[in-house]
Amino acid sequence: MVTTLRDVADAAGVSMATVSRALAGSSVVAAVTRERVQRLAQELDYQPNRAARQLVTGRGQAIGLVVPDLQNAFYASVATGMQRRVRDAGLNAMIADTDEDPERELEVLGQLAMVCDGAVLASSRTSDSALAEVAGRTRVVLVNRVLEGVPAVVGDNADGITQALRHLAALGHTRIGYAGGPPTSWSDARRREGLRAAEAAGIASAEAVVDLGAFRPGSAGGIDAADQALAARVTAVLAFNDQLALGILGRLADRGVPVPERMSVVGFDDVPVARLLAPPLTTVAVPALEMGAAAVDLLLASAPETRVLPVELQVRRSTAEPCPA
Amino acid sequence: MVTTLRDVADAAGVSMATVSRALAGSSVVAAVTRERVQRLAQELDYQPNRAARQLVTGRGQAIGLVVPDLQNAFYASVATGMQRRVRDAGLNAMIADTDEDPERELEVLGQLAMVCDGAVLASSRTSDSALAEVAGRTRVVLVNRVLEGVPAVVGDNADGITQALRHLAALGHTRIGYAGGPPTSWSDARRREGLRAAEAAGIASAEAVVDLGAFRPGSAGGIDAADQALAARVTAVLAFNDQLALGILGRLADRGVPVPERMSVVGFDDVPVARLLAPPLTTVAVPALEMGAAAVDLLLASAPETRVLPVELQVRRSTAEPCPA
DNA sequence: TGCTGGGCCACAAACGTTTGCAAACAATCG
DNA sequence: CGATTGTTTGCAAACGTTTGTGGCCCAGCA
Repeated sequence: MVTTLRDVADAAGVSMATVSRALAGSSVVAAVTRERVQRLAQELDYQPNRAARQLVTGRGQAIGLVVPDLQNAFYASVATGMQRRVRDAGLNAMIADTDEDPERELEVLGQLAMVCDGAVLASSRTSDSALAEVAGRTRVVLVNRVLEGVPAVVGDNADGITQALRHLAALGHTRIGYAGGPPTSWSDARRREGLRAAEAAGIASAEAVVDLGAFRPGSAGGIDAADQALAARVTAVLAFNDQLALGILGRLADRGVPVPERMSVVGFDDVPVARLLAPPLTTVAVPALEMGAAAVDLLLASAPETRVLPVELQVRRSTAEPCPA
Repeated sequence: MVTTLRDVADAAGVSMATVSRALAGSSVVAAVTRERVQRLAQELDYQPNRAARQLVTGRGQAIGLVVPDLQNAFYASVATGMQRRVRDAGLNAMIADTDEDPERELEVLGQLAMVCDGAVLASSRTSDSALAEVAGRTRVVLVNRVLEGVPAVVGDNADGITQALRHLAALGHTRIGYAGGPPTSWSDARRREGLRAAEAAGIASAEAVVDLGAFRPGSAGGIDAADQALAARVTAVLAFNDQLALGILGRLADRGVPVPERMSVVGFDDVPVARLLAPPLTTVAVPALEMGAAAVDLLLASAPETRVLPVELQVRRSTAEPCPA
């Protein structure tokens, strides 16, 4: 059987209370006893039963992560960053995937909440009200979304858009398509705002950016997006995220449209494969690993702060001057 | 506060024992009582405390997954497949990433084991003996590795290699490089065996395949692999996995080597991006989602079976006849 | 009426911790 | 030497469930 606190206590000839305190490093127990107990615990390979501990303390020694789709490398990175930090804190990470289904979001969050001390919710798609409600019940930090009173870590969406637009404008593009993400995506809304702000600031000439619509997440949406871009006769397309950009690139290649000669493409996120594509994708780098780690920090510190991380355009070879034709 | 079993019991005017049994659907409690209790539990929004339940039953209502690297889309897919099945079973999934560190593997597994009813271990890198030891202590199913007495689900590595080699040979390649994965990888060992078996079976002419070496996981290893392939003057390279193939493709593009004209590349796994690359990658499709799901099935059924899933070469455009030059 | 037996339910123990409180002991001081 | 303080330890309750065991009640039968 597995060794329990009682076993260690018996072996050490002290009470379970003393063992508990000794292992917690409490200074109230004599140093000599503490060390003896710790050594014994080591020898017996004692592992505290987390269920029992959680039952009495209420803390679960684990924190959860909810992402819409692990297949999206961006979320995989957030997960990795989060998980590293969680491990460093001596806790466990529970990762759940909602399959892009907003319904499931609250459901899995509820499941996790019972086992976890807190959860980080990435790219939440549920309504503000529902979100506020669960945030009131369980400790939550948001990634890629802000909501009054809930800690969050986000990338600087507007700045990313500005950088991308400035780059495209500098190349001479005057008709730029924006391929949007899910309508309920907070990030998408922010990026659209950034688009309008950039236009207003004169970064791109007025009327320069055309809305290509909202596309399904996953690279499949890229097929539609690419077709829309072609139909709209834009010379550049700015994609909601890299996954979509990937799909666009693929579709463009299928239709024989050379990138960047006849169409410039810029993504958002800078997932690891972006630089391995042909052509390597120009994209706005979002520090996904840092975001995951920062979210954990906020959760552990219970700081109701919203931290915005800088993003930076990576100019690669999927963008060029528009073809004069 | 959160409603507990006692609250429901008080509300229903019965004992906690009856409530517990009623909610479990036990036929020993009268139908009318059972329904009343269930209705009341619903109204009070009763959620059983999993920690308490686990403490007494020993079962944790969760199953774990250990992967070397979530950033590798293959593992992300395994995770997704696993997670879906776990959710369908009404359980939670805990996913842990070892960062490719074999040391951490047992460590995180130990952590998970305390909270989970079982774990699926993907691409385990630890020694047979250590693995057998933990398998004896906690319920484990392996993915991409087989070990006597431990249930497992694997892809048909040898067949995949055979298909790839046959394809390359049919195209006329007579000098094919194999870019290997981590030396402790069970899959890599199996694929190398497949290579030798295929040679022996005369699928590729003898001496046709040259060992390019073992490369670091992650696409960074692809740089070395591509350089080795070029140095070895092979006309085609078969990569341990798609991640490596991606890196190879990237490096080849950087060095101005056209694919597939001067170098054919074939991967293994068929990660989602493979078909979006330029050129789309010829690769051996491994049913990662199914593998994740199957692993959960095996775990839940506690069937000591080892299930081998078929793989299938996807011929795309990264392979062609060797350049006559 | 008295017994038996089945149907339904309650009692209470157990799971492995943490932690408030009190006890034991030693040391210091008056 | 007694009282007081301070240090170290043990006792026991509590966390919220599940489940074995036993009790109660009522129906049916002799």
